[in-house]
Amino acid sequence: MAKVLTSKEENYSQWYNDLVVKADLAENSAVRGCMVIKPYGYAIWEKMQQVLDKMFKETGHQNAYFPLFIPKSFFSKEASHVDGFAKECAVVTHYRLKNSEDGKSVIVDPDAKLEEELIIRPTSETIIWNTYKGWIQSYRDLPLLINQWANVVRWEMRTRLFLRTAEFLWQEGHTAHATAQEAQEETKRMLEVYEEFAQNTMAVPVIKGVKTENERFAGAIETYCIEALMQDGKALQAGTSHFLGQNFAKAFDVQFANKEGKLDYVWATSWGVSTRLIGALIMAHSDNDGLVLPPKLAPIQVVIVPIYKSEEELNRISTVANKLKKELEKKNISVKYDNRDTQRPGFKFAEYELKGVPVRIAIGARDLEYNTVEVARRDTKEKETLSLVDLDAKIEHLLENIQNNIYQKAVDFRDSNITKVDSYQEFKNTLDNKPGFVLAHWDGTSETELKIKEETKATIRCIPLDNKLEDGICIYSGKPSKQRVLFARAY
RNA sequence: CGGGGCGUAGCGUAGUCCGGUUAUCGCGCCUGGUUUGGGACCAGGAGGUCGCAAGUUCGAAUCUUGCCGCCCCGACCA
Repeated sequence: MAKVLTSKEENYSQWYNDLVVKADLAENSAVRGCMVIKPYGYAIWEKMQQVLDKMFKETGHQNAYFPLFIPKSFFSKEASHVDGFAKECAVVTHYRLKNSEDGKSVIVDPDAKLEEELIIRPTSETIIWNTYKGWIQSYRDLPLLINQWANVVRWEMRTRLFLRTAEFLWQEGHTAHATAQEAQEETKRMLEVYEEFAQNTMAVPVIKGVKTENERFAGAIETYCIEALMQDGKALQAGTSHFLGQNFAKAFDVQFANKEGKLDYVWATSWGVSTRLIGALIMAHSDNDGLVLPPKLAPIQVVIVPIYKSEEELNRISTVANKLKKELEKKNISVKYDNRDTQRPGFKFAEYELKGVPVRIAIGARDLEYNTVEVARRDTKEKETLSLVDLDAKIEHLLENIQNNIYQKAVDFRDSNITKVDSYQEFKNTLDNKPGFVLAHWDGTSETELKIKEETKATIRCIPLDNKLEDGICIYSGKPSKQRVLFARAY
């Protein structure tokens, strides 16, 4: 078989880059750091959106849309928020172009300078809280549960398709509540939505946790996250949910009259996941033959490939294939019948493996004779010949089976790559020899965390929420610790 | 943004050190035919501002300068 991808073992990051391009998910664009998401990659994002959007609606949220541009002055209102984003903001300074003197090029018209520069949103807290001020007067206006699907821009120095690009697509939820407790519950609720989505839909197991002060969102009181483990042993933050306290309400003066008629600042949350999830999806499941997609996110769940020697034979196969396609579609399974005459079967097999289609059905002359088809599953590469009788039900079951198998495989991988260590030496050895999550005692100080990061490049991914308390001593400082935290090198 | 490497057809490349007719090869593409149960084969064909700009020279893919872009390594990050 002709090799199209660099193997994971040879060069993991090259494998990833090759895969994204060869599977036709995305490519680099003419704009530095920005990607073009191609139809096949975008179809995966659309599926993610559909599932998430339904979950948001089910938890009481509504979609809305806020501007791409944010007046510069808004940023300075919340001090730690500016600090967090100032270094990576794109700024609009002018609103007009004109022809250059020699007529050969177009230049920015110096007479069209904006009085106040506009920042292209790196996130929307400021414009949204500025808006919420006008929407909230009374406890009767609360809670306010809004989500928006949007693009954001963070001027990244080093970019990688899906994992880190200057512009990316995401959703950001922004909610306002009457009490701290309610906002905290919202923060946790959405974290659970993300967890459920990652595990049930993406088949990616995640660990829920709280971020340390260093890793916290700029402007948040508390940042919760879901952390996933990639096949190379590096961690990837797959989603975050923030309890913002009254920080933004105070910065934008959003007060409400409570039941007692007293004015109080509202309590806020924000939460988001991005197209980075596609990167997580790729790195969690795929192999050296290409993408492995969980059926729930696969744009094409089943592909049917005819194998024929004459046009007459193709016609007979097509009759069977089209009938099967209809039956499967009745069960809400997305099917592609690839009857292109320009490609040979072997080529198509390889192509759909590269693109991660979960199930492939091949139908040839032999099958016509015996009323069978050859069914191949992408996750295990197993092939079997099945009767056409009740095939639609069997395929439906197979897709569920694949979804579960992919998830279980990822869980096993994750679980076997969490290592408990009790000394700094052991910690460093583990990072170098058995990459993955490392559970270790930490004294709770930023100072220790930063030292460890500096020396090992590992960061505290989170303090797991379901952590059991356990007395121990910090692997770095030797000071007492009440619980282990989750370390890893991360994307 | 600092250090290193690289830009030659849609993709991957040879040629660059040491300047010299018509820029190499493979994949892909087009046409015709034979094929079709794991990335087919034969024959013919099309496709190039050698990243951009300026300079040196009788002559530049090749030398010089500037710029742009990409990749890798660091600092920063979802």
